[in-house]
Amino acid sequence: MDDRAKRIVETAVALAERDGYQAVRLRDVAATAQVALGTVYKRFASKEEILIAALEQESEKLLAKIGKRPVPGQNPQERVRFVFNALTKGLLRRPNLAKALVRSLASGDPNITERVASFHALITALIMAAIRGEAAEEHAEWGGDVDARERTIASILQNVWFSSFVGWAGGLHDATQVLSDVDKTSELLLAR
Amino acid sequence: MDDRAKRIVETAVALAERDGYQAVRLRDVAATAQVALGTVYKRFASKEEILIAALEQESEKLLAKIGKRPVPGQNPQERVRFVFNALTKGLLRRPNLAKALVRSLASGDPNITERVASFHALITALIMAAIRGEAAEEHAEWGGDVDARERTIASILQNVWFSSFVGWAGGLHDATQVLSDVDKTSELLLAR
DNA sequence: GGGCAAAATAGAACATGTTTCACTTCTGAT
DNA sequence: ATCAGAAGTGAAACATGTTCTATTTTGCCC
Repeated sequence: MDDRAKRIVETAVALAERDGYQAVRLRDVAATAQVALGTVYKRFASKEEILIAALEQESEKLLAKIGKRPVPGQNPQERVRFVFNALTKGLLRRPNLAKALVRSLASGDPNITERVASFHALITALIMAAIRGEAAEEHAEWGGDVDARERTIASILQNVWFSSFVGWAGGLHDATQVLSDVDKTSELLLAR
Repeated sequence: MDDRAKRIVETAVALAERDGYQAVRLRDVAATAQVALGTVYKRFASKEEILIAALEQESEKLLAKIGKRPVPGQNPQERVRFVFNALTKGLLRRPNLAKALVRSLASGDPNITERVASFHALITALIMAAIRGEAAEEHAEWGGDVDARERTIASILQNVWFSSFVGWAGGLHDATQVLSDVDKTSELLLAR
């Protein structure tokens, strides 16, 4: 990503953080990033793509923060709770940005499918690392040969988290509910 | 819903069915429904609200179709599979409409929160009825006193289904994956 | 330094959701 | 039957995502 692209994404993040999805007006983004509107569209095919790029950037920060060392906790449940807690609290620190990113994730835009998939893969890797008590960064590297049951459980947990997070973003419930949904799920799936 | 409102929703459904969310152009909706654009906005605050009204209408049809008699199946797993199968196949019959509705459901628009919540409540009621082997219509009536564990399981199943369905709508995977995700989940949660 | 292709720019133009307005039609109470 | 207000209408206006164009700037080769 070149310099202009970085400025565009950073500006979009700043605007989303302050006032949410609808405040990411591309004319404003361009002006604030000191770039012409045409340049924005040279780098990104749409507003959604800018926000997905922002999501990737934030994901990298997340992985850098909690992916380096083994997930702390005495057992899978505790470790899973730790990961979802970090993820959710991290997003909640900037709720407007989080809602904007969720909206892009759930938009169904076919042009961003691959990047949505890699976000999902990242979260799955984090959860599997948590279940096993390993560091996620290593984990992200093996492609193959992982326990099918663990993968299924990780995928369920991710789906529950995502769906509940979408519910939070839509005002259906508060953030504690998101964590409690995931907790109850891992209680049922991981209890020894 | 008065006559004009019905025509508007029906038109929106027809357009979404044919060519998806973006084809639901409100000028076209108004023209096709033989109504002025101002009338559309008198009934519905936004495009999202029209689509959510369509979702409600479709939900009612669903409840009418599978809610009257006890869910068939020998055990909770089979019955849950039956309900999700009916729901998913029903939606897949008109994939463009389904994607458009999902998009509205996941849009996070605060003005439709309550209707999104009642859709979720409906699905939860269907699943709980399936777990217990009852007819959903009766079930939808008791407000209180339901088994907490069953409610938790129903909520997990719904979250998994919704999230996976969003994944399908975004092109992440095909529809069989949606059913398989739900199946695996109910296998883990409901196996005797 | 001069010339050239690629990139960037400013700004217009277009599409569509949303709002507003001035006017007409309908409806229900009297 | 009349009339006041509600509802509907057609059209314009506005906001913002997206596209297009003509011009300028930049980076680079000779």
